Amino acid sequence: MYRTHTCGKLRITDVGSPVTLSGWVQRVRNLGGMTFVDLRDRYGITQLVFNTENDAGLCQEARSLGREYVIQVKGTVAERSNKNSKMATGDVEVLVQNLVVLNSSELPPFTVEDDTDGGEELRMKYRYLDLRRNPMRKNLELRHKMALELRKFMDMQGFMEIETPVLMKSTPEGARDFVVPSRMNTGQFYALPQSPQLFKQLLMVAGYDRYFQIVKCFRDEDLRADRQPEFTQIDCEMAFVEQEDVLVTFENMTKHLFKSLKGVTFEEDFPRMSYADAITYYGSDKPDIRFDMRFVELTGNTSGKGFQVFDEAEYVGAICVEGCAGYSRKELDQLTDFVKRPQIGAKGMVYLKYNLDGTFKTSVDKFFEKEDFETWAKACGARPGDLVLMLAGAKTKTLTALGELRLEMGTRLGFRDKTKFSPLWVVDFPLLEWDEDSQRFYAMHHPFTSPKLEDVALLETNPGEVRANAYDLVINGVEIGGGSIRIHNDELQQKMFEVLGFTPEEAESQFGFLMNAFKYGAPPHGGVAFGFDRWVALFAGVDSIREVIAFPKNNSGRDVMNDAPAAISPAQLDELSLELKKRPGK
RNA sequence: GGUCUGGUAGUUCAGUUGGUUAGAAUGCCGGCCUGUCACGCCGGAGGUCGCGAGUUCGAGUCUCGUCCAGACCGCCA
Repeated sequence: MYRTHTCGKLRITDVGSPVTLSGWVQRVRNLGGMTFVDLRDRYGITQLVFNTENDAGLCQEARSLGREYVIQVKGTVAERSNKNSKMATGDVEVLVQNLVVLNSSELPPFTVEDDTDGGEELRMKYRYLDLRRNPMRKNLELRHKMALELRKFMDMQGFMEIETPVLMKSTPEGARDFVVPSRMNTGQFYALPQSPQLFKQLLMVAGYDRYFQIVKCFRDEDLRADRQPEFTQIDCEMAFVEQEDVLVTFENMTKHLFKSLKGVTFEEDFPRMSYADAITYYGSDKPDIRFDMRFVELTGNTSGKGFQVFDEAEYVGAICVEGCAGYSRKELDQLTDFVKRPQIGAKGMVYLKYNLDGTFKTSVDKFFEKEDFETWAKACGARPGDLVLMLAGAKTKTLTALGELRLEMGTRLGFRDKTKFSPLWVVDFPLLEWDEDSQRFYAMHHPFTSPKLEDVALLETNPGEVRANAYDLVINGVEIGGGSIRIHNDELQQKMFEVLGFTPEEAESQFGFLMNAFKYGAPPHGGVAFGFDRWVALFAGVDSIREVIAFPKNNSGRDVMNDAPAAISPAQLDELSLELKKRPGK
């Protein structure tokens, strides 16, 4: 038997018991006459004691142990004379009588400690060592428990988890597909699913009116801190529901996860905000409402005074930053630089300091009068001591830039507290999005999203104005999930394809199987999908989803541990009847 | 595809207007130490300054290219 207890188990009540422990050597402290060894496994750390008075030879052996050696010890639990209140096992130690080195270890390239000295790259290359660290272990435990609580809740609500294929058919809409060549069907390819969207709708047709799945999805697009090429979704669909039913069901699910994993309860319903309002007041379809700082439009109050930037602007907007009138020139310059970064792209920033003595200091003093400043301040609800920041320009771009500035100010002022959670439903998304490059509409969500009944007529006249029965769950400015009520009517679906510029033949070849299924009694249905990795990251309080994925890909989509992706052999290519245009460089 | 940041000891980093033998901390190795728990003290080893060109009497430092890593934009729910 390798162990009678784990390394996190022993307590003062075990004193006197003979025990066997196995684990990794965290650290050896050699004090000359005696040697302490911290023995670690995923349950905790237990201190081992070796004493020359008891067994000089054994003590000598203990001194030669290196970091991360795997050892097994037999000994007796004893009460410590110096207790360590910082450790769960800190009241006891094991007096070792027998030591076996199960495996030695090379010196690890970084310290396997909570506060590791390892950089990102090394941690990824030696991920199995990184995963030994408590922070990573806790993240994966959280992930496991979230999945468990989720399944418990969904089961209680009558949802069935059903697996859908990973090898499926490529579809042109949405993200780029990962494709898999088929050996048996020469020249043909499977695609990995971007989501099980079509299958879950088919399950609705099949009568499985409450489906969910914790499922891997794949998108061949560039990565971000919150985007991996393969990621996990909580995919859900319900039949015989309206938008309200879906929102209520998954708000309850969200509350259950918050309560069971974070101990957070929400007394009130989650607030809801239309997409239009989100853009107007926060410049984003995923506003962080942990703090307010809404936009105020000043377009009508800023022109005609000879300040060209404002005169020519389609939109002039402001945020009021409370208590920041004392900002220095340097701080304001920093903010100006921030909004002028190419990623944000504002041309400049105008500030208005509403000083405590009631006077104004602005960057446009020579163009405007005190009365103008008073008007602006009043519109923004600014009081003495506040700072008003203004951006101007093309409407869409300026709103986005002002949204970034708002988030930056929220961060600077400490409003974006990771321990505070502000969920929000964003509703009434537009159905379609105009794409300048290809001069056509794209489905904002996907082509099966239903338009609002009252907007259907607009499909003919003004498709861009049509609102969808689509919704997102946003928490702390992170898009946690989104979904829609689907089209279940063949005629409306055809209309939708038409608006999207599909010929009937294209629609038939891409989605014919779904259209066909809809002819056999498709119930009204809708659903939602949540980004599981993002959600775990949010709960774990980490900024990158890599921290909650055991073996993630790096910035360039590579697994730096096993060096995937890699070239395949000519024989493999041959079997697939594939020929490369050019050989990879390495 | 683009913008930005970084690459120096095993690791995390510092390195001044370009100037002698490139430093610190930590880790590692050796010695001492019987109550440590980030043990302590003494000593030691450890460097192709990512790679390649260029400028220069002289490059870790400046220029160009390239590779790698990270953040973001485009892209992507």
